[in-house]
Amino acid sequence: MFKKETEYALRGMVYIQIQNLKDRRPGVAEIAHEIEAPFFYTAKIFQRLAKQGFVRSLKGKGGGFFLDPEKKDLPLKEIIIAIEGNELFIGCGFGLKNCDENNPCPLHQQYGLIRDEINRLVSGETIQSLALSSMTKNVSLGFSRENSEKKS
Amino acid sequence: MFKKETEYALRGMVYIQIQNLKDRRPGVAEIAHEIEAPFFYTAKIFQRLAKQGFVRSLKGKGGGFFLDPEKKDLPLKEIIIAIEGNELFIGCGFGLKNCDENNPCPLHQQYGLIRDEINRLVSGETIQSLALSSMTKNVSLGFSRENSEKKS
DNA sequence: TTATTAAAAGACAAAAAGGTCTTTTAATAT
DNA sequence: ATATTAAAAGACCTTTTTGTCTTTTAATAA
Repeated sequence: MFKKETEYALRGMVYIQIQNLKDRRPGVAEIAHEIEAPFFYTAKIFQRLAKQGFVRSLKGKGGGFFLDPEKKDLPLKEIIIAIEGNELFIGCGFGLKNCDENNPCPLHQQYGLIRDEINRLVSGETIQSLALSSMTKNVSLGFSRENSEKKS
Repeated sequence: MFKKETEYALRGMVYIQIQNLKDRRPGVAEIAHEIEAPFFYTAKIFQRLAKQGFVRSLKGKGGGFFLDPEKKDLPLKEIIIAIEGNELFIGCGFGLKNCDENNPCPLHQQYGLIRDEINRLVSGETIQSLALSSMTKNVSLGFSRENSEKKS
């Protein structure tokens, strides 16, 4: 469904926000390890997210990433669009440029329902909402709980 | 959502079946033109589909593609899986390997609903069902109706 | 049987996605 | 000040996806 980059970005941002809520600022090494993503690739992705203003960072000792308080309640959709564009949210299931009510592809109606559901989900959830529900629900962002317990 | 290759394959197969229902066997040139896909790429894709048995073909004069009568009622899902695997149908929204009820990602429940909808759609429709509904509904597989009318 | 038509086969290439690594910059602690 | 820490910048590489093209094979029509 999403690109790997999007998956890593969302997992990482939720992890950052969970840690921020515990007054911690994780660095790339910690984030990459926790979400099971390649270190250098994670670094690059969060560098981009920082440049776009979705996350903030501090260099040097005690540095790391944290969410701009203004950005933590943005719908996931905003982040996803910034990374991979909005094709998933507006596009045709058959990949047609001019697919609409007047000129539908064979899947138009039914695919529309799915697209609506996707839009509803990513518009209704935010990094903050996922971080909060994750903290009460013991949720996984990388290793399975069994694995992360073994590794910790 | 789907890869370009999948989109071209589905559009092309629906077009082929519509033509088959009119006792025609379109060739690559016609298919590629009608679904607005690159000629050589379309050729390669249908070559693969023929090798996998999803379509059949005849060489030489009067040749072209047609659907194996046994295959025209296969769910779209089978074709999609043959082209791009089943990650979309079984995978986690956050891209986790071990995401399940016992070890959910933060989006597990809600993404599950979307994945179920996708599965329902591609399991319930077939090339034949789309071809039949397309013929009564004046549906588009490439150019918008305006464009294809201009071009014809 | 020869010319023509059209798919099959497969080499090649461009672009996008995914990933790695080194060097530079900035912050902090000593 | 300087040593240390950690992100920023950016070069580089690999794989996958998308797309192009030439040559070969097979079918049909004349």
